[in-house]
Amino acid sequence: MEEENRKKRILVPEPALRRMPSYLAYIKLARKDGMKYVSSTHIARDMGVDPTQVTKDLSYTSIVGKTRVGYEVEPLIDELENFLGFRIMDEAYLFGAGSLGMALLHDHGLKQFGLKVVAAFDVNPEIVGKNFGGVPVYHVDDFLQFKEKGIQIGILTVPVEKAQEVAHWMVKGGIRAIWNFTPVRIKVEEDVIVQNTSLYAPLAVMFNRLHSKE
Amino acid sequence: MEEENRKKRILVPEPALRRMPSYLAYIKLARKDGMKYVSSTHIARDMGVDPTQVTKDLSYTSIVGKTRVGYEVEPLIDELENFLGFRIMDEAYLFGAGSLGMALLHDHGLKQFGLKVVAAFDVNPEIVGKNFGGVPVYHVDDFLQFKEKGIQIGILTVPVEKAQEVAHWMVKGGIRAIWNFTPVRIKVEEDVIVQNTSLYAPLAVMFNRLHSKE
DNA sequence: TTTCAATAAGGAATTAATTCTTTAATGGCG
DNA sequence: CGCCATTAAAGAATTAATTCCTTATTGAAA
Repeated sequence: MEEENRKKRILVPEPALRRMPSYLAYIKLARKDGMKYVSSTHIARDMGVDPTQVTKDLSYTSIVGKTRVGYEVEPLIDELENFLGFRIMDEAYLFGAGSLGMALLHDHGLKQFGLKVVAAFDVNPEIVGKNFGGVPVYHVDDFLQFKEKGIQIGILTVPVEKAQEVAHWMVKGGIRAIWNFTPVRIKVEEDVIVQNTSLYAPLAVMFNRLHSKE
Repeated sequence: MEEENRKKRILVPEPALRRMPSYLAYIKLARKDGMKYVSSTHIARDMGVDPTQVTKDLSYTSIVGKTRVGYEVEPLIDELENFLGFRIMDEAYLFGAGSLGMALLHDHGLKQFGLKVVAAFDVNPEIVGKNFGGVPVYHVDDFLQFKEKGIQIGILTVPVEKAQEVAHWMVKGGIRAIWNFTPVRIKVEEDVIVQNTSLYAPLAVMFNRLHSKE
């Protein structure tokens, strides 16, 4: 019990979690090349990062490496995918089927990472009632009727001026985790998980680095 | 000269840069509501962040606030957009017109943030030679002929197993900044700017937070 | 069998980022 | 006119993240 509580409170650092999918991608490439073991040293050298960072990041999972050998590739992939939640398929609703939302609807990459969009909601009469990439689009006003389905994850891709309002209704309708693609920092109940992913934030960093070189 | 060098070396922290677009979004909404001034206190309260963090982040720009009043909305938007590089339109090439690449090709949001995709490169004979969203798709093998155009920014949306190789050719062809959407940490010359934006990394964080609540 | 080099892993030290504290300024109100 | 509340901004303290250091292990080579 004590132990559990501690685990709950001491979360895996977000930077570490964000790096793990890139390790996974690397290790899968190694598997393709027929490698049976990978060491943090090699991962780090090839990826241009610090080797102890790789070790530390992997130590948050239940993986144990072998001294002088490294990590066994197959179990490492299994454990990483399980740990990151890519193996269990979570279902999600998408809110706002504009250009970005539509792109996510058609992107089959999501399924490989454990997320399946089962329905979309929008207000545009031209798309409501239709199917896109096998996903039906309903009117936002009908969303609350879907509450019993028990879907926990919502993808927010509405225009900025609607973000806060829609987020509010998402939570009302039972959503417990919001993948927020708008640049708006939405305010929701404390126990709702919000993951902000502004597509354009990395652009700001890139421009700054590029321009500060002259 | 001394001064300039110091500015070059002491970079604006990446977390700060990544937050700025969200401030910009907030302030633009405030302008829509007819506000003439915004204070860090209000921004922070509405966005659920720390007020001194807002002040500190904004202090990296050349903006100065007024005591007891806050920041003037119009100049703040101007300065932020300039500072973040959203006002000057940079041109870019896109490498890999799969589902994600295609989505970026059709996304008109990019232009609002100062990035214009002027050509795409792929190997798929079904799309090479065609136009998508007004952007012509060429064969990757022809890319080196475009070197004289002087385009500095490349968007990398190829499959993981091609990422490193394509990145290498991008640099050969004059690309100085790579917006990398693959989970692969590509290795390039030190002076090439790489901005990693794996669409699925935030998913790992979201799943972890969601699952560690039970 | 012995030595050597490569490794994981834990903890210490360092560095980066965030939050807290203090100061000075100033518009609005009594 | 004088006080009060609100604010920006600079610097200090704290916290989080990364990198460095040490130890123990072990496969491979001598």
